[in-house]
This record gives sequence, C-alpha cells and structure tokens, in this order.
Amino acid sequence: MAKAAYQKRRRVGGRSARVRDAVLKSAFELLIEQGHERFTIAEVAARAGVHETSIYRRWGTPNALLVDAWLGYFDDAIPIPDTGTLRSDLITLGEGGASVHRSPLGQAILALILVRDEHALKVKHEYWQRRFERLRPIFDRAIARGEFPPDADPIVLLQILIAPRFFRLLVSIEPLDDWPIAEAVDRVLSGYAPSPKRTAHRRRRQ
Amino acid sequence: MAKAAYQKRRRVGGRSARVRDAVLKSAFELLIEQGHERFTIAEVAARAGVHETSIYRRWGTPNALLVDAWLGYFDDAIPIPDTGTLRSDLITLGEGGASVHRSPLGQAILALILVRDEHALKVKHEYWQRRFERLRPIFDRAIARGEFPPDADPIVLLQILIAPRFFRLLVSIEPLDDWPIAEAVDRVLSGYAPSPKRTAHRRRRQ
Amino acid sequence: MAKAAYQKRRRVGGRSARVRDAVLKSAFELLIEQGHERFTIAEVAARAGVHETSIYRRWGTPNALLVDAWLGYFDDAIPIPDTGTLRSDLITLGEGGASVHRSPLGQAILALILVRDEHALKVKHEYWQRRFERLRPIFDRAIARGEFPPDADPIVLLQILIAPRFFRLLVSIEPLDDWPIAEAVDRVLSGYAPSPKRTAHRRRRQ
Amino acid sequence: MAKAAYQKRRRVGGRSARVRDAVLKSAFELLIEQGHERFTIAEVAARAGVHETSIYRRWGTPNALLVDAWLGYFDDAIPIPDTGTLRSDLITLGEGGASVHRSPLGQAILALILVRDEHALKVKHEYWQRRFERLRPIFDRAIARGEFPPDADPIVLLQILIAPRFFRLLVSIEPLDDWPIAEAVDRVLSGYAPSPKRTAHRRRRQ
DNA sequence: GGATAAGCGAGACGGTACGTCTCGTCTTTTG
DNA sequence: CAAAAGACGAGACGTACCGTCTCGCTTATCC
Repeated sequence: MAKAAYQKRRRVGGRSARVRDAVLKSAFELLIEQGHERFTIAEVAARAGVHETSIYRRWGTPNALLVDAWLGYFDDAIPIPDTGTLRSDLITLGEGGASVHRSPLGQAILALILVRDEHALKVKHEYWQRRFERLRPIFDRAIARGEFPPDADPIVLLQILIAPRFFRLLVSIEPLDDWPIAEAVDRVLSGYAPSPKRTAHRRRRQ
Repeated sequence: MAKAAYQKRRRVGGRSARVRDAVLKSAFELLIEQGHERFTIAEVAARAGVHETSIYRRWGTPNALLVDAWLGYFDDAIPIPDTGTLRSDLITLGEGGASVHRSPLGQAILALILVRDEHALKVKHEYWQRRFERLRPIFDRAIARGEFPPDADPIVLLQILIAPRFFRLLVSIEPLDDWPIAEAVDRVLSGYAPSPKRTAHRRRRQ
Repeated sequence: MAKAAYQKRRRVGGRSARVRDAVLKSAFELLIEQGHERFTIAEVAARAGVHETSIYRRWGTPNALLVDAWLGYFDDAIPIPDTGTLRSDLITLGEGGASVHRSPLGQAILALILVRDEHALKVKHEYWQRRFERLRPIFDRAIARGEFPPDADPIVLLQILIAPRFFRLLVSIEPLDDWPIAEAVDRVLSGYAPSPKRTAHRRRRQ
Repeated sequence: MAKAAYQKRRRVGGRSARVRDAVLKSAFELLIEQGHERFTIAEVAARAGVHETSIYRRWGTPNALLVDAWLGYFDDAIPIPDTGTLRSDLITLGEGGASVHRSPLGQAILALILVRDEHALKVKHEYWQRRFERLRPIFDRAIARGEFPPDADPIVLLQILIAPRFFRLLVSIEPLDDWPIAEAVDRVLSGYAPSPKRTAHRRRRQ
C-alpha cells in the first residue's frame, strides 16, 4: 500500500519529511482559512517556513499541492450512521452533510471542486467511489431488514439525496437550511418501497 | 425600468453599443471555445477589435465580464416540455439537460460555476429562481391532470432530479451517460403519487 | 500678435472667458500646490468645474496649459531694486531670488523648467529676454555713477550671478542658504571695476 | 581555492550580472538616443533582451533605472585640465563643458536633471560633491603658483563659472555658443586676484 | 567512514495576466 | 450649430503569481 512505501521512504523525522509535513499542514490550513482564491504557493511556503522552490520541486503546481493537502487531511467528516432504519440513516447522513458545509471545512470542499485539472478529477472520482462503497453497509442492513429492494442500485439513491446539497451550494446558490431533508428522503424512499406494482428498474450499474 | 432608459440612451448602433455588443459576443464565444481557464480580457479585446482598457472601464474584472456575457447569450437552452404526462415531461427535461452538457455550451455553464464572487453568486441565484419559475407550468398542468399533489413544492422535486447531473459533473466526476434518468424520475415520482398513506409533507417553502 | 487676436475672440465675461479663467486659475494653483508631477488635466478640470475635453480643445496638451497658466499668473515676483549702488542692487536682487525659491511660488518655477516642448522653450526664452531687458536700468544707473563700464555686457554679469541659484536647485541639488550672495557679487564685480590694467573684454553680444 | 575562482567567475558571467549589464547598457544608450521622454522600461527591456518584469524587480521605477544607468556609464566626460595657469585651466574646463553639451551625451545630462525623485536628487548631490572634489587639484596648483588665495572657497568660483551653462540650457533657453567663456573667467578671476585691498571673504564652507 | 546522491535554501529570471493611470481623440447629447 | 458630456484608443506603469533555473550547502545513503 502506498502508506507503507511512504513510511519506508520518509524515515520519519528526516528533513524531507519535515518539509513535506509542514507544507501539507500549512497548505490545508491556508485552504480552510482563505479558500481557493488565496491559496498561493508563496503563502504556503511562508507559513511552512520552507522555500517556494522546495514546493515546486515536490508538487509542481499549486493544484497538485492542494489536492495532496486535501487528501492527507480530509478524513471523512461525516460518520456512517447505523440508527436502525434506512430512513433514519439517510436523514442522519443528510444532516451530517449539511453541518459539514456550515463548518470551515466546507471551504476546503468547495476549493477542491474548483480544481479541475486531470489529476484532481481522478482523485475526486476515486474519492467518491470509495465514499459510496463505504456507505454500502447502510443498504446491506436495510436489505436485511426488508427496507430496500436487493436489486436496486443504492448509489443512485445516494446521489439523488446528496446531490441537491451541492447543487444549492454550487449552482443555484441557495442556503442549505431551506432544504427539507426528511421530506426528500421520504419522497425518494417511496420509490424504493417493496410494492408489487413497481418492479421496473433493475440494477443497471456494474 | 432600467432597460428602457438604457435603450433610450444607447441609440442602438452607437459606438458604445457596438463596443459592448462586440465584447459580449467575443467573450461568450471565447468562453465556449476555450473555457474559463483561457478566458482573458486581452483575448476578448483582441477578438472584439476593442481596446483592453475599454473592457476594464465597463466591467472592471474578467469575472464580471464573464457573467455578463453568460447572461446575455445564455438563453434557456433546454426548452420547457409539454408532452402530456408529468413523467414524460421530467424525462424529457432530464435528457435535454444531459444533451446540453455534452454540447460546447456545457463549457460555459461549468465556467460560470467556477466564478464565485459576490456578483456572480447573486446572478446565479436569480437565474435559477427564474428558471424554476418558468418550469412551474409543467406542474400546473400535472396538478390539473391529477398527477401531482397541489400542496407539494415542485421546486424540491426539480432540484432532486436536476442536482445529480451537476453532482456527477462537478463533484464525483462521473459521466452523465451512466445516470438512469427514467429510473430516477420514477423513483422520485412515487413519492408524489396520490396515495392514501402518504399525506405527510405539506409545502414548507414560502 | 497672439494676444490681440485672443482679446478679440474672448468676449470678456462670456462663458468661454469664464471657463478659460477658471481653468487658468485652477491650473496655476494646482501647479503651486502639487508641483509638476501631479499636474494633470483631470485634476485641473475637476478644480475648475470644467470638462476635461474643454481643456483639451483649448490647450491641447497639459504642457501648453501649464505654460499658459504660468504666463498668466507669474508676475515678476522679484522687484527691480534701486538702492543707490550697483553692489547693493545686485545683492538685493540675489536675496529676492533666493526668497522666491523658498516660497511656494518656487514650485511653479521649477515646474516650468521641466517642460521642454517647443512652445515652452520659446516662451521661456522670451520671458528671460524681457526679464533681462527690464533689469537693464540697474546698469544704466550704475554706468551713470561710474560703477560699471559702459562697454561691458550687463547680461553676462547678471547670468553669472543668477545662474548659481538655478544650478544648485536643479543640478547639484544644494540648499540655497549656503550660497554666499555678497561674496559672489563682490568677486564678480571686481572684474568690472574701472581698472587701468583690464580693458580687454568689449561687448561681444548683439 | 576552487570556491574563490568560482565566485569570481560567477560574478562576472552569471545570469544576473549579464542581465544587469545588458539592461544598464541598453538603458544608457536609449537615454542618449531618445532622451528622457522616450525612455520606457518596455523599450529598455526589448533592447536588452530581458523581460520587463526583471527590470521592475531590480529597479522598481523607470527613474531609478535611469539614474543607475547614468551613474554606471556617465564617466566624467570632461577631463581635469592642467595647463599651467588657473585662467587657462578654467577656460579649458568651460570649453569642455560646452562641447559635452553639444554631443549626444548632453541628452543624458538633461534627462537626469528632469528626474527629481528623492533617490535621483541624492545621487546628483553626491555626484557634484565628488566632481568638485576632483577639481580641487586645479586650485591646489594655482595656490602653489600664487594665482589663487588659499583662504577662498574654490567651489564658489567653480559654481559661478559652471552654472551659466546650465542656466542657459535649462532656464533661459539660449545657445551656449553665445557665452563668452574667457570673458567670464577673467571677470570672475579678478575677484580672486591677490590684492592687498581684498581680504574680505574668508572660507565659509567646510 | 568517506564518497556520493538527493534534497533544501536562496535568489533571480522568464512569462502571463491583471488592473491602473493619463493623454488625446471621437462620438453623442444638449442648450 | 457649438459646447458639454461621455466613451474610446493608445500606451506606459506597476503588481501578483506561476514555474524554471543555477548555485551553494546540508543531509542522508551507500559502498
């Protein structure tokens, strides 16, 4: 795994490691404090007490540094709920997401969205694949409880519920507070109710 | 109204108007061709045959120009459907959206999302408010046909259906083709079916 | 002569004259207050309550306006002395010059020196010709008193005595206070003393 | 040692030195060719084959560059004479000055006079102090020959003789050819003749 | 344990874009 | 119709940031 190789290479405490850690830490803090607009290599270097050139040598571009900082420090802020019912799990998830966006961490998320070079796109794609994978247990439990059809794609449901948050933040520019989380969950969940009439949509995603 | 006064002052065809139109046209074309990254005032000025200073005088910043160009030229690219059923209208809408994002116009839309200064945010908010207002007739007709409950907020439904497109484009970086438009419409629409069991959610939005 | 034509055109009291006077007045004040560096047409126009274009129409360039303002308002600040002896006259003259350069009016003088377009050069040349002509009576009186040889050129003497002031202000950048006015007058005047040994230099200037 | 040789090589042929030299050379040439009016950073950069930004980084303003170029390239163009008599030395000096002003180098001198920011003033003050200091040997020799009183300030005499040249160039706008160099020297020198009657003025300058 | 490779600090430079300032001209509007 | 008002063309200035390069030195690694 990447981390082991990294550990071996870095010999915790060496100068390189010190530089690397200081830069990533300063980068992430700067990202949260000032947002994407003011995220400059010069400022990161100054905060980290490191020369700009060292950053260019390692990361090459501000965006690569930004993505690296994001990856290193952005642990999944929203825990995976297990409340006993799917409806409640999904509502908890939605509320967690909204609260993250109200915290300063939200800056970092938005910042990353603005980065659209190839590397960042790849990183983000993989992040969300992992994220959805880690949410799958919610649906495994729901299926076991008979709350969710085994042949439906949970990712579609998740994206339907999660997407409006980003839509309102990024596209339509509306406050998140207005969004009726529970209503949305209920409306959408109806489409997954175990009804004899609705057997139409099978899993279409691999 | 402001527009009338402006029209009166500008005597369509005057030098100012010529400059303004040439700039906006060039700006929008550049935006579509090259995207946000390569959208520079110098290039717009060169294309429009206008001096850079004139652009700075009028718009001040590249972003302001970008927003103005977008407003002036981005007419609603997705027509408002009227196919006879709500389900069919919504699917048509979704397919229209997907096709727009596959066209070069999609560049312009993404470009605007990356602009997050105060003015741009205001413009985008207002654009989407109008957009949703103009889609309301779809639901008026559906209500008349008994396909949609009169006390539900159609905007919530619309955002649920539209948002995943942007989520996949901007956040999770997935192709739009994978998205099951019809399935999503059917799932969500179930939550609005005139069922005796589900009368819970009243309009909560003003 | 230009002045006559101007008088005819100006219609004392008309709008044009009002504009002209306001502009010249503001221009001269600005010149004295802020010096040549900050002398801009925009500022003059603002102070005079006149549109910039009006100034451009009349004067064409900032320098022309500056020269005109200088001409109109810079009356000879140093009176022509008549103290009874040539030595005393020249010392008085020198002290007058030094005191002018210590007053805000000195700004205006320096400002004009920095203007070196053709028109300004011509104006300045003529100004100094007139100035020297007006100082000639000092020497007429001195000749009558036997203090100055009738065949010497007084302008040479005047320039020798006046020039160091400008040299120190413009070239060697030294304070005027250090300059020994009386000593210089005495030293130079020795060369014009009616001595049997020195009859060499006749007038060589036309 | 290797390091010393290396240092030496680097200072002479390093990139920075190359840039610096090219810029100063181009700047001085431009100054002489085109005068102060057309002295722009862009043109200097183009001539030196250097990027404009590099000039801004080093010198900040056009004036600072101009002054630096002047300092670096304006060696004393007028040699210090030693002809055997003070009178002859001073006449030679005056003729040298006049001839410099007739050469293209005169452009550079006038250009510098127009620059009156703080730095330029300081540089010019120091330049003339040095210049006068370097002319002092003329008077040491004259004193030894009994041609100049040991207690008089030679700088006063020098300024009296040099100043008219600048006065006519800058202030009264008259040709230099008209100026009677020898007459002026003779007149002024009379004031320094070792006469028993004239013991008035002692050195007042430190 | 000494040679050697890798990385860092320091400083400049090339390059792109931005935004400002002033001058001078041109067009539009108005009295 | 002439002057006022307003916008534009032109060009220089100065700034910010990005990314590259060279050099000298320190640290880590390897034989």
